[in-house]
Amino acid sequence: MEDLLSTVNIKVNEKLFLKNPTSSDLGMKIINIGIELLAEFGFENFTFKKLATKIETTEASIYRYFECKHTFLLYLINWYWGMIEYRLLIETANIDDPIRKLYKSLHVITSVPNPDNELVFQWELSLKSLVINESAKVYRTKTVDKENKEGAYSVYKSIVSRVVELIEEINPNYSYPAMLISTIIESSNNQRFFKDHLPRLTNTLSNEDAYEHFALDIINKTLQINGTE
Amino acid sequence: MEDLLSTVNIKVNEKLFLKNPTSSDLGMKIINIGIELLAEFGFENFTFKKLATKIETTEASIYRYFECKHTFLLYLINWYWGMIEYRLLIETANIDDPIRKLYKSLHVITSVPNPDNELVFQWELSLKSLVINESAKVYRTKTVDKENKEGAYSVYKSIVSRVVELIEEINPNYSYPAMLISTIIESSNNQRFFKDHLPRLTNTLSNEDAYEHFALDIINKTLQINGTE
DNA sequence: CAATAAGAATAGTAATACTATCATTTTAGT
DNA sequence: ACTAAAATGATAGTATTACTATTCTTATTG
Repeated sequence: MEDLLSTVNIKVNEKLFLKNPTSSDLGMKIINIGIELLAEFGFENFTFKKLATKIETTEASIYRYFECKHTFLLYLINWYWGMIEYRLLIETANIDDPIRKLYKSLHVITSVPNPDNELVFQWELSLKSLVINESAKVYRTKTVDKENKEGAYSVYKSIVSRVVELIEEINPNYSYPAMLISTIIESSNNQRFFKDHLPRLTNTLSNEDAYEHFALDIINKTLQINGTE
Repeated sequence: MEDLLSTVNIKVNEKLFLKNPTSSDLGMKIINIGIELLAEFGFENFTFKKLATKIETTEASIYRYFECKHTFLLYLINWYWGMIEYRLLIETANIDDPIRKLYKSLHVITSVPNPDNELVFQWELSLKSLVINESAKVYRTKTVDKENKEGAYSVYKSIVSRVVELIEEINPNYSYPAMLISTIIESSNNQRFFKDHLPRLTNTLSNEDAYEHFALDIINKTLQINGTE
C-alpha cells in the first residue's frame, strides 16, 4: 500500500480530512481502494459502506478519516492537483523560454497518462478518470463558497495563476488569461468525457491526442504566438 | 401557471417523463416550482418531498410524471436546449452571411437573460441558473450511455451540429469544429459559475459580458475570421 | 508496562428514494 | 345528466443511505 505515497508526499489541505489518511495503513487503503471504487461506481453510487466492505473495515472507521463522501472526493481531487502542481514545478524548472514553458505546462495539466507506459500505475489512470468524470461535480454545489474560504480550491487556483503569469509574460495585452486557461483545463476533462460517451460533441484524430492539438492551436492563435512547435 | 408553456410549446423527448407534465395543471406546477426549488436548493438538496410539500401535492403524484429527480433535471435541461434551438432557428433565419449567423448563434447559445429586461420572466433566470449550476452533473453519470441511446442528448447534439456546419462553411480547413463549439458552450456555464464563486479562475470586465467577448475573440482568431464586429 | 490511541463490532436514527394500495375527485364521451 | 376512465390525494411501507454513538479489543509508544 505505498504506490500513492511513495511517488511523492503531496500535502493536502487539512480541512479536507479529520485524520490524515496518509498517516496510517488503513488511511492509505481508504485512498487507494477509494479511488478504484469511485472510478468503478461513479460518485453517486459510491458509498462508504461499499468501501468499508471492500477493505474489510467498518463505515465508522472511514468516518474517522473523512466527514462525508463529498469531502473525500474533494480530498482526492486536491491530491491530484497537488501532484500536477508538483510535476509542473519540476518539469518546467529548467525551461526559460516562456512559450516553451507554457507548452510544457499545458501538457502536464491536460494530458492523460498513457496506460501502455510501464511507469504509469493503475491508480494514476483511475485517478485521472475520476478527475475527468467527477471533478465538475465537486465544486458545483451549494457548499463551494464555504469550501473555497477554507482553501479547498487553492491548489487549483494556484496552478491557474502560474499559467496566467506565463500568458501575461507572453502577451501582456491579452485580456482573458485566467478565462483562457481555466477553459482549457475544464474543457480537457469535458472533451475526454465526450470522446467516450457523446462523440458527436467532439473531434478525434486517428492516433494522436486531438485535445492537446486543439488546445495548442487555440493558445497559439489566441495569444498570437507564431507557430513554432 | 402558463409562463413556460405560453412562450412556445417545446417538445421534449418522451423517454424523459412518464406522463407529459405539460398536459396538466399539476404537471406545469411541478415544472415551474421545480425549477425554482432546484435553483434554490441545488440538485443534491432538492427532493420530490420538498417539491410535493411546496405545491401541496404528494410525492406519489410527482412520481407519476417523473421517474426520479435525475430524469426531472434532464427533462428541464432538455426543455432549455429545446428553447435555445427554437430561438436559434428564428433568430438566425433571415441571416445569410455565415459569419454573422455564427455570431448570432453564439450569442443565442451563450448569453444570459438580462434580469432588467421586462420581457424576461423569472423562470427564465432560474432555468438559466439551473443550467449553469447543475447541467454538468446531468451527463456525467454512469447512465449517460443508456440515456444517450434513448435520445436524451439529441437536442444538445443537434445544436452543436448546426453551429459546426456554419464553422465548416466559414473555414473548411479547421479540424476541430465540434470541440470548439462544445468547449465554448460548456465553458460559458463554467465561467459564469466561476465568476460568482471562484473569481480567480476567470476574468471580468466592468459592465460588459466578458465571456461573450472572450468567446468571440477565440472564435475569430481560431477560425481566422478577420475581425469585423 | 501502563497509557492512550486506533480500529472493530454492533446498534441505532433520520432522511431519502422510492413502491403500493385504495379512496376520492375530475374529466370526457355518450 | 350519467358513467367510465383517468388523475390525484391520502396513507403506509420498504430498502438504502448517511451518518452518530457506544463499547470492546488490539496496537503503539513513551
